[in-house]
Amino acid sequence: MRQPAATKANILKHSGQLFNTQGYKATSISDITKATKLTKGAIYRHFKSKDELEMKALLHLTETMFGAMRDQIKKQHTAPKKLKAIFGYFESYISNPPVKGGCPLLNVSTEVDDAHPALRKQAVAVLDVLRDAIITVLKNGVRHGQLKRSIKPEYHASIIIGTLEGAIMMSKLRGDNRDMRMAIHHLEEMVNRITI
Amino acid sequence: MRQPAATKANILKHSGQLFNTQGYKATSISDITKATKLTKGAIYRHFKSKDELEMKALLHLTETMFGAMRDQIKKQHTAPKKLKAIFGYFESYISNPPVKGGCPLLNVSTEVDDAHPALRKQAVAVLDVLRDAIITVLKNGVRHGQLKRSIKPEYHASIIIGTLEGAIMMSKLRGDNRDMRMAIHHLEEMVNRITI
DNA sequence: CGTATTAGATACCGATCGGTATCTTTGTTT
DNA sequence: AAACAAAGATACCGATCGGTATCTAATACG
Repeated sequence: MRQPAATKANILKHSGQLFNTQGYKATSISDITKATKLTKGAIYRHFKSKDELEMKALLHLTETMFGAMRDQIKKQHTAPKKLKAIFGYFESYISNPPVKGGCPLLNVSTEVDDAHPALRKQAVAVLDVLRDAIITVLKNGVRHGQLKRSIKPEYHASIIIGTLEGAIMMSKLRGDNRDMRMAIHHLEEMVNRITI
Repeated sequence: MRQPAATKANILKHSGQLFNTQGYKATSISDITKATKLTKGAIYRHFKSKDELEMKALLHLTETMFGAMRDQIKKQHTAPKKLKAIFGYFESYISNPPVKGGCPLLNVSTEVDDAHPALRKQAVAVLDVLRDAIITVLKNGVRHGQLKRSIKPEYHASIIIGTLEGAIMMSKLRGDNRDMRMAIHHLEEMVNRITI
Protein backbone atom coordinates (compact mmCIF):
# COMPACT_ATOMS: atom_id res chain seq x y z
CA MET A 1 0.00 0.00 0.00
CA ARG A 2 2.29 2.67 -1.34
CA GLN A 3 0.59 5.94 -2.10
CA PRO A 4 3.08 8.64 -3.09
CA ALA A 5 0.47 11.39 -3.30
CA ALA A 6 -0.88 10.55 0.13
CA THR A 7 2.65 10.40 1.52
CA LYS A 8 3.47 13.79 0.12
CA ALA A 9 0.27 15.24 1.53
CA ASN A 10 1.09 13.72 4.88
CA ILE A 11 4.56 15.25 4.90
CA LEU A 12 3.04 18.63 4.09
CA LYS A 13 0.45 18.30 6.82
CA HIS A 14 2.89 17.32 9.56
CA SER A 15 5.68 19.67 8.54
CA GLY A 16 3.15 22.49 8.33
CA GLN A 17 2.04 21.79 11.89
CA LEU A 18 5.66 21.75 13.07
CA PHE A 19 6.70 24.86 11.15
CA ASN A 20 3.70 26.74 12.50
CA THR A 21 4.24 25.74 16.11
CA GLN A 22 8.02 25.61 16.43
CA GLY A 23 9.06 27.92 13.63
CA TYR A 24 10.60 27.17 10.26
CA LYS A 25 14.29 27.42 11.07
CA ALA A 26 13.74 25.75 14.42
CA THR A 27 12.09 22.68 12.91
CA SER A 28 14.54 20.07 11.69
CA ILE A 29 14.08 17.41 9.07
CA SER A 30 14.53 14.91 11.89
CA ASP A 31 11.52 16.42 13.64
CA ILE A 32 9.53 15.81 10.49
CA THR A 33 10.75 12.22 10.13
CA LYS A 34 9.55 11.52 13.69
CA ALA A 35 6.15 13.11 13.06
CA THR A 36 5.59 11.35 9.75
CA LYS A 37 7.34 8.10 10.72
CA LEU A 38 9.24 8.33 7.48
CA THR A 39 12.96 8.59 6.79
CA LYS A 40 15.00 11.37 5.30
CA GLY A 41 15.22 9.45 2.05
CA ALA A 42 11.46 9.52 1.70
CA ILE A 43 11.16 13.20 2.46
CA TYR A 44 13.94 14.26 0.11
CA ARG A 45 12.35 12.21 -2.65
CA HIS A 46 9.26 14.43 -2.50
CA PHE A 47 10.96 17.76 -1.76
CA LYS A 48 14.34 18.72 -3.08
CA SER A 49 15.34 20.88 -0.12
CA LYS A 50 14.12 22.09 3.23
CA ASP A 51 13.54 25.52 1.70
CA GLU A 52 11.15 24.04 -0.84
CA LEU A 53 9.35 22.11 1.88
CA GLU A 54 8.96 25.32 3.89
CA MET A 55 7.41 27.08 0.92
CA LYS A 56 5.04 24.26 0.05
CA ALA A 57 4.07 23.77 3.67
CA LEU A 58 3.26 27.46 4.07
CA LEU A 59 1.15 27.28 0.93
CA HIS A 60 -0.69 24.29 2.34
CA LEU A 61 -1.23 26.00 5.70
CA THR A 62 -2.64 29.16 4.18
CA GLU A 63 -4.85 27.27 1.77
CA THR A 64 -6.28 25.33 4.68
CA MET A 65 -6.87 28.53 6.57
CA PHE A 66 -8.29 30.68 3.81
CA GLY A 67 -10.28 27.88 2.30
CA ALA A 68 -12.24 27.50 5.51
CA MET A 69 -12.59 31.25 5.80
CA ARG A 70 -13.91 31.62 2.28
CA ASP A 71 -16.53 29.00 3.05
CA GLN A 72 -17.70 31.07 5.99
CA ILE A 73 -17.84 34.20 3.83
CA LYS A 74 -19.87 32.52 1.12
CA LYS A 75 -22.49 31.33 3.59
CA GLN A 76 -23.55 34.93 4.18
CA HIS A 77 -25.19 37.12 1.58
CA THR A 78 -24.67 40.70 2.72
CA ALA A 79 -21.39 42.52 3.28
CA PRO A 80 -21.92 43.21 7.01
CA LYS A 81 -22.77 39.57 7.61
CA LYS A 82 -19.82 38.42 5.53
CA LEU A 83 -17.49 40.61 7.56
CA LYS A 84 -18.90 39.32 10.82
CA ALA A 85 -18.49 35.78 9.51
CA ILE A 86 -14.79 36.54 9.05
CA PHE A 87 -14.60 37.73 12.65
CA GLY A 88 -16.36 34.61 13.83
CA TYR A 89 -13.90 32.50 11.93
CA PHE A 90 -11.02 34.16 13.72
CA GLU A 91 -12.66 33.64 17.08
CA SER A 92 -13.07 29.95 16.36
CA TYR A 93 -9.45 30.07 15.31
CA ILE A 94 -8.51 30.53 18.95
CA SER A 95 -10.82 28.05 20.63
CA ASN A 96 -10.74 25.43 17.90
CA PRO A 97 -7.77 26.09 15.63
CA PRO A 98 -7.72 24.42 12.20
CA VAL A 99 -3.93 24.66 12.39
CA LYS A 100 -2.05 24.71 15.67
CA GLY A 101 0.42 27.41 16.56
CA GLY A 102 -1.62 30.45 15.61
CA CYS A 103 -1.97 32.25 12.32
CA PRO A 104 0.52 31.07 9.68
CA LEU A 105 0.67 34.54 8.20
CA LEU A 106 1.57 36.14 11.50
CA ASN A 107 4.10 33.46 12.32
CA VAL A 108 5.90 33.49 9.02
CA SER A 109 5.96 37.27 8.82
CA THR A 110 7.68 37.60 12.17
CA GLU A 111 10.18 34.91 11.34
CA VAL A 112 11.28 35.88 7.85
CA ASP A 113 14.12 38.29 7.54
CA ASP A 114 16.24 39.30 4.58
CA ALA A 115 17.82 35.85 4.58
CA HIS A 116 14.55 34.28 3.38
CA PRO A 117 13.47 36.39 0.40
CA ALA A 118 11.35 33.69 -1.23
CA LEU A 119 9.45 32.84 1.94
CA ARG A 120 8.97 36.53 2.65
CA LYS A 121 7.64 37.14 -0.85
CA GLN A 122 5.15 34.35 -0.37
CA ALA A 123 4.06 35.79 2.96
CA VAL A 124 3.35 39.11 1.28
CA ALA A 125 1.33 37.28 -1.36
CA VAL A 126 -0.73 35.61 1.38
CA LEU A 127 -1.38 38.96 3.01
CA ASP A 128 -2.46 40.36 -0.36
CA VAL A 129 -4.90 37.53 -0.93
CA LEU A 130 -6.47 38.10 2.48
CA ARG A 131 -6.64 41.83 1.98
CA ASP A 132 -8.10 41.54 -1.51
CA ALA A 133 -10.77 39.15 -0.27
CA ILE A 134 -11.89 41.67 2.33
CA ILE A 135 -11.68 44.57 -0.12
CA THR A 136 -13.92 42.65 -2.49
CA VAL A 137 -16.49 42.13 0.25
CA LEU A 138 -16.37 45.83 1.11
CA LYS A 139 -16.71 47.01 -2.49
CA ASN A 140 -19.56 44.64 -3.16
CA GLY A 141 -21.22 45.93 -0.02
CA VAL A 142 -21.11 49.46 -1.38
CA ARG A 143 -22.30 48.33 -4.79
CA HIS A 144 -25.33 46.62 -3.28
CA GLY A 145 -26.19 49.53 -1.03
CA GLN A 146 -25.30 47.72 2.18
CA LEU A 147 -22.29 49.82 3.14
CA LYS A 148 -21.80 53.59 3.02
CA ARG A 149 -20.19 55.04 -0.08
CA SER A 150 -17.77 56.97 2.11
CA ILE A 151 -15.82 53.90 3.19
CA LYS A 152 -12.26 53.33 2.05
CA PRO A 153 -11.97 49.59 1.31
CA GLU A 154 -8.18 49.45 1.52
CA TYR A 155 -8.19 51.33 4.80
CA HIS A 156 -10.90 49.26 6.46
CA ALA A 157 -9.36 46.02 5.22
CA SER A 158 -6.03 46.99 6.76
CA ILE A 159 -7.69 47.78 10.09
CA ILE A 160 -9.62 44.52 10.11
CA ILE A 161 -6.60 42.34 9.35
CA GLY A 162 -4.29 44.17 11.71
CA THR A 163 -6.75 44.10 14.58
CA LEU A 164 -7.45 40.40 14.14
CA GLU A 165 -3.78 39.46 13.83
CA GLY A 166 -2.84 41.51 16.86
CA ALA A 167 -5.61 39.84 18.82
CA ILE A 168 -4.38 36.41 17.76
CA MET A 169 -0.96 37.27 19.12
CA MET A 170 -2.33 38.36 22.50
CA SER A 171 -4.84 35.55 22.83
CA LYS A 172 -2.24 32.94 21.93
CA LEU A 173 0.21 34.40 24.41
CA ARG A 174 -2.32 34.50 27.25
CA GLY A 175 -3.91 31.20 26.37
CA ASP A 176 -7.49 32.47 26.31
CA ASN A 177 -9.72 34.26 23.82
CA ARG A 178 -10.58 37.38 25.83
CA ASP A 179 -8.46 39.71 23.69
CA MET A 180 -9.91 38.19 20.53
CA ARG A 181 -13.47 38.70 21.79
CA MET A 182 -12.74 42.34 22.57
CA ALA A 183 -11.13 42.85 19.16
CA ILE A 184 -14.17 41.36 17.45
CA HIS A 185 -16.53 43.54 19.46
CA HIS A 186 -14.51 46.55 18.40
CA LEU A 187 -14.57 45.53 14.74
CA GLU A 188 -18.28 44.80 14.82
CA GLU A 189 -18.92 48.31 16.12
CA MET A 190 -16.84 49.62 13.24
CA VAL A 191 -18.86 47.58 10.76
CA ASN A 192 -22.09 48.86 12.28
CA ARG A 193 -20.81 52.40 11.85
CA ILE A 194 -20.27 51.92 8.11
CA THR A 195 -23.45 49.91 7.55
CA ILE A 196 -26.39 51.68 5.96
CA MET B 1 41.21 47.90 28.95
CA ARG B 2 39.02 45.16 30.33
CA GLN B 3 35.53 46.22 31.34
CA PRO B 4 33.34 43.26 32.29
CA ALA B 5 30.22 45.32 32.74
CA ALA B 6 30.63 46.94 29.34
CA THR B 7 31.36 43.56 27.79
CA LYS B 8 28.21 42.08 29.28
CA ALA B 9 26.16 45.05 28.07
CA ASN B 10 27.66 44.64 24.63
CA ILE B 11 26.77 40.96 24.52
CA LEU B 12 23.19 41.81 25.51
CA LYS B 13 22.94 44.52 22.89
CA HIS B 14 24.22 42.42 20.01
CA SER B 15 22.46 39.22 20.99
CA GLY B 16 19.24 41.18 21.41
CA GLN B 17 19.55 42.53 17.89
CA LEU B 18 20.19 39.06 16.54
CA PHE B 19 17.42 37.36 18.52
CA ASN B 20 14.97 40.03 17.40
CA THR B 21 15.89 39.83 13.73
CA GLN B 22 16.69 36.15 13.22
CA GLY B 23 14.72 34.60 16.04
CA TYR B 24 15.89 33.07 19.31
CA LYS B 25 16.28 29.45 18.32
CA ALA B 26 17.68 30.42 14.94
CA THR B 27 20.46 32.54 16.42
CA SER B 28 23.51 30.55 17.42
CA ILE B 29 26.16 31.37 19.98
CA SER B 30 28.58 31.50 17.05
CA ASP B 31 26.49 34.26 15.50
CA ILE B 32 26.87 36.21 18.71
CA THR B 33 30.62 35.65 18.89
CA LYS B 34 30.94 37.09 15.39
CA ALA B 35 28.82 40.12 16.22
CA THR B 36 30.59 40.86 19.49
CA LYS B 37 34.06 39.76 18.32
CA LEU B 38 34.30 37.71 21.47
CA THR B 39 34.75 33.99 22.01
CA LYS B 40 32.43 31.42 23.51
CA GLY B 41 34.52 31.44 26.67
CA ALA B 42 33.80 35.12 27.18
CA ILE B 43 30.07 34.77 26.57
CA TYR B 44 29.62 31.74 28.82
CA ARG B 45 31.48 33.59 31.58
CA HIS B 46 28.73 36.20 31.66
CA PHE B 47 25.74 33.95 30.95
CA LYS B 48 25.47 30.41 32.13
CA SER B 49 23.40 29.15 29.20
CA LYS B 50 21.84 30.27 25.96
CA ASP B 51 18.43 30.15 27.65
CA GLU B 52 19.57 32.66 30.23
CA LEU B 53 21.02 34.89 27.54
CA GLU B 54 17.72 34.78 25.68
CA MET B 55 15.82 35.85 28.78
CA LYS B 56 18.22 38.66 29.66
CA ALA B 57 18.36 39.85 26.06
CA LEU B 58 14.56 39.98 25.85
CA LEU B 59 14.51 41.97 29.07
CA HIS B 60 17.05 44.37 27.64
CA LEU B 61 15.11 44.73 24.39
CA THR B 62 11.82 45.48 26.09
CA GLU B 63 13.40 47.90 28.52
CA THR B 64 14.91 49.76 25.60
CA MET B 65 11.55 49.83 23.89
CA PHE B 66 9.32 50.73 26.80
CA GLY B 67 11.82 53.14 28.28
CA ALA B 68 11.67 55.25 25.15
CA MET B 69 7.88 54.92 25.05
CA ARG B 70 7.47 56.03 28.63
CA ASP B 71 9.53 59.12 27.88
CA GLN B 72 7.12 59.99 25.09
CA ILE B 73 4.14 59.47 27.38
CA LYS B 74 5.56 61.68 30.11
CA LYS B 75 6.12 64.54 27.70
CA GLN B 76 2.36 64.95 27.31
CA HIS B 77 0.05 66.06 30.08
CA THR B 78 -3.44 64.94 29.08
CA ALA B 79 -4.63 61.41 28.46
CA PRO B 80 -5.62 61.93 24.80
CA LYS B 81 -2.22 63.46 24.06
CA LYS B 82 -0.45 60.71 25.96
CA LEU B 83 -2.27 58.09 23.90
CA LYS B 84 -1.43 59.85 20.66
CA ALA B 85 2.18 60.03 21.80
CA ILE B 86 2.15 56.25 22.12
CA PHE B 87 0.81 55.99 18.59
CA GLY B 88 3.52 58.34 17.36
CA TYR B 89 6.12 56.23 19.06
CA PHE B 90 4.93 53.16 17.20
CA GLU B 91 4.96 55.00 13.90
CA SER B 92 8.55 56.06 14.46
CA TYR B 93 9.16 52.43 15.35
CA ILE B 94 8.70 51.57 11.68
CA SER B 95 10.62 54.38 10.03
CA ASN B 96 13.36 54.66 12.64
CA PRO B 97 13.35 51.54 14.79
CA PRO B 98 15.18 51.65 18.14
CA VAL B 99 15.61 47.90 17.78
CA LYS B 100 15.76 46.18 14.42
CA GLY B 101 13.51 43.29 13.53
CA GLY B 102 10.19 44.70 14.69
CA CYS B 103 8.51 44.59 18.07
CA PRO B 104 10.27 42.25 20.54
CA LEU B 105 6.95 41.41 22.15
CA LEU B 106 5.38 40.36 18.88
CA ASN B 107 8.44 38.41 17.82
CA VAL B 108 8.89 36.49 21.02
CA SER B 109 5.19 35.74 21.36
CA THR B 110 5.02 34.12 17.95
CA GLU B 111 8.17 32.12 18.56
CA VAL B 112 7.58 30.73 22.02
CA ASP B 113 5.71 27.50 22.27
CA ASP B 114 5.25 25.09 25.14
CA ALA B 115 8.93 24.17 24.93
CA HIS B 116 9.92 27.62 26.24
CA PRO B 117 7.82 28.17 29.36
CA ALA B 118 10.18 30.68 30.97
CA LEU B 119 10.51 32.84 27.88
CA ARG B 120 6.77 32.65 27.36
CA LYS B 121 6.10 33.71 30.92
CA GLN B 122 8.38 36.68 30.46
CA ALA B 123 6.60 37.62 27.25
CA VAL B 124 3.29 37.64 29.10
CA ALA B 125 4.86 39.86 31.75
CA VAL B 126 5.99 42.29 29.07
CA LEU B 127 2.49 42.38 27.60
CA ASP B 128 1.09 43.05 31.07
CA VAL B 129 3.45 45.95 31.64
CA LEU B 130 2.45 47.51 28.34
CA ARG B 131 -1.24 46.97 29.00
CA ASP B 132 -1.03 48.34 32.54
CA ALA B 133 0.77 51.44 31.33
CA ILE B 134 -2.04 52.18 28.90
CA ILE B 135 -4.72 51.34 31.44
CA THR B 136 -3.14 53.80 33.84
CA VAL B 137 -3.22 56.53 31.21
CA LEU B 138 -6.87 55.76 30.49
CA LYS B 139 -7.92 55.74 34.15
CA ASN B 140 -6.08 58.96 34.87
CA GLY B 141 -7.80 60.46 31.84
CA VAL B 142 -11.18 59.65 33.35
CA ARG B 143 -10.11 60.90 36.76
CA HIS B 144 -9.06 64.25 35.33
CA GLY B 145 -12.20 64.63 33.26
CA GLN B 146 -10.43 64.23 29.93
CA LEU B 147 -11.99 60.91 28.92
CA LYS B 148 -15.57 59.75 29.16
CA ARG B 149 -16.55 57.77 32.24
CA SER B 150 -18.11 55.13 30.00
CA ILE B 151 -14.79 53.82 28.73
CA LYS B 152 -13.54 50.39 29.68
CA PRO B 153 -9.79 50.76 30.25
CA GLU B 154 -8.97 47.07 29.86
CA TYR B 155 -10.97 46.87 26.65
CA HIS B 156 -9.51 49.96 25.04
CA ALA B 157 -5.99 49.00 26.08
CA SER B 158 -6.43 45.63 24.42
CA ILE B 159 -7.67 47.25 21.21
CA ILE B 160 -4.82 49.75 21.15
CA ILE B 161 -2.10 47.16 21.67
CA GLY B 162 -3.58 44.64 19.27
CA THR B 163 -4.11 47.19 16.52
CA LEU B 164 -0.57 48.54 16.85
CA GLU B 165 1.03 45.10 16.94
CA GLY B 166 -0.97 43.91 13.96
CA ALA B 167 0.08 47.03 12.08
CA ILE B 168 3.73 46.41 12.93
CA MET B 169 3.43 42.95 11.44
CA MET B 170 1.95 44.22 8.18
CA SER B 171 4.23 47.22 7.86
CA LYS B 172 7.32 45.13 8.52
CA LEU B 173 6.21 42.56 5.98
CA ARG B 174 5.50 45.12 3.29
CA GLY B 175 8.49 47.26 4.10
CA ASP B 176 6.60 50.53 4.40
CA ASN B 177 4.55 52.29 7.05
CA ARG B 178 1.23 52.64 5.22
CA ASP B 179 -0.55 50.05 7.35
CA MET B 180 0.84 51.62 10.51
CA ARG B 181 -0.37 55.07 9.46
CA MET B 182 -3.86 53.72 8.79
CA ALA B 183 -3.90 51.91 12.12
CA ILE B 184 -2.91 55.09 13.92
CA HIS B 185 -5.57 57.08 12.10
CA HIS B 186 -8.11 54.50 13.19
CA LEU B 187 -6.94 54.61 16.81
CA GLU B 188 -6.91 58.40 16.88
CA GLU B 189 -10.53 58.41 15.75
CA MET B 190 -11.29 56.02 18.58
CA VAL B 191 -9.53 58.28 21.07
CA ASN B 192 -11.46 61.28 19.75
CA ARG B 193 -14.68 59.35 20.27
CA ILE B 194 -13.92 58.77 23.95
CA THR B 195 -12.50 62.22 24.59
CA ILE B 196 -14.71 64.73 26.38
C1' DC C 1 5.25 -13.26 -15.91
C1' DG C 2 9.20 -10.59 -16.22
C1' DT C 3 11.16 -6.17 -16.21
C1' DA C 4 11.69 -1.32 -15.52
C1' DT C 5 10.54 2.32 -12.50
C1' DT C 6 10.17 4.49 -8.35
C1' DA C 7 8.95 4.92 -3.21
C1' DG C 8 11.21 4.63 0.69
C1' DA C 9 15.16 2.83 4.00
C1' DT C 10 19.92 2.82 5.40
C1' DA C 11 24.18 4.65 6.15
C1' DC C 12 26.98 8.13 5.77
C1' DC C 13 29.05 13.11 4.79
C1' DG C 14 31.12 17.70 6.53
C1' DA C 15 29.48 21.50 9.15
C1' DT C 16 27.62 23.43 13.04
C1' DC C 17 25.11 23.15 17.29
C1' DG C 18 25.29 24.25 22.74
C1' DG C 19 28.41 23.58 26.18
C1' DT C 20 32.84 22.81 28.97
C1' DA C 21 37.63 22.14 30.64
C1' DT C 22 41.71 24.35 30.56
C1' DC C 23 44.98 27.83 29.77
C1' DT C 24 46.69 32.62 29.22
C1' DT C 25 46.35 37.28 30.17
C1' DT C 26 44.80 41.25 32.63
C1' DG C 27 43.81 43.91 36.71
C1' DT C 28 43.57 44.15 41.74
C1' DT C 29 45.30 43.62 46.31
C1' DT C 30 48.72 43.53 49.75
C1' DA D 1 56.86 43.31 43.38
C1' DA D 2 54.39 39.07 44.47
C1' DA D 3 50.33 36.66 44.73
C1' DC D 4 45.79 36.08 43.60
C1' DA D 5 41.31 36.52 41.29
C1' DA D 6 38.84 37.19 37.36
C1' DA D 7 38.24 38.11 32.09
C1' DG D 8 38.64 36.13 28.03
C1' DA D 9 40.92 32.73 24.49
C1' DT D 10 41.69 28.10 22.85
C1' DA D 11 40.59 23.63 21.97
C1' DC D 12 37.73 20.24 22.35
C1' DC D 13 33.23 17.27 23.40
C1' DG D 14 29.03 14.46 21.77
C1' DA D 15 24.88 15.51 19.37
C1' DT D 16 22.47 17.15 15.64
C1' DC D 17 22.09 19.84 11.50
C1' DG D 18 20.81 19.67 6.08
C1' DG D 19 21.90 16.84 2.49
C1' DT D 20 23.33 12.70 -0.50
C1' DA D 21 24.78 8.14 -2.42
C1' DT D 22 23.29 3.76 -2.42
C1' DC D 23 20.44 -0.05 -1.62
C1' DT D 24 15.95 -2.67 -1.15
C1' DA D 25 11.37 -3.52 -2.06
C1' DA D 26 6.92 -2.51 -4.00
C1' DT D 27 4.25 -1.18 -7.99
C1' DA D 28 3.21 -0.31 -12.94
C1' DC D 29 3.61 -1.83 -17.42
C1' DG D 30 5.04 -4.68 -21.48
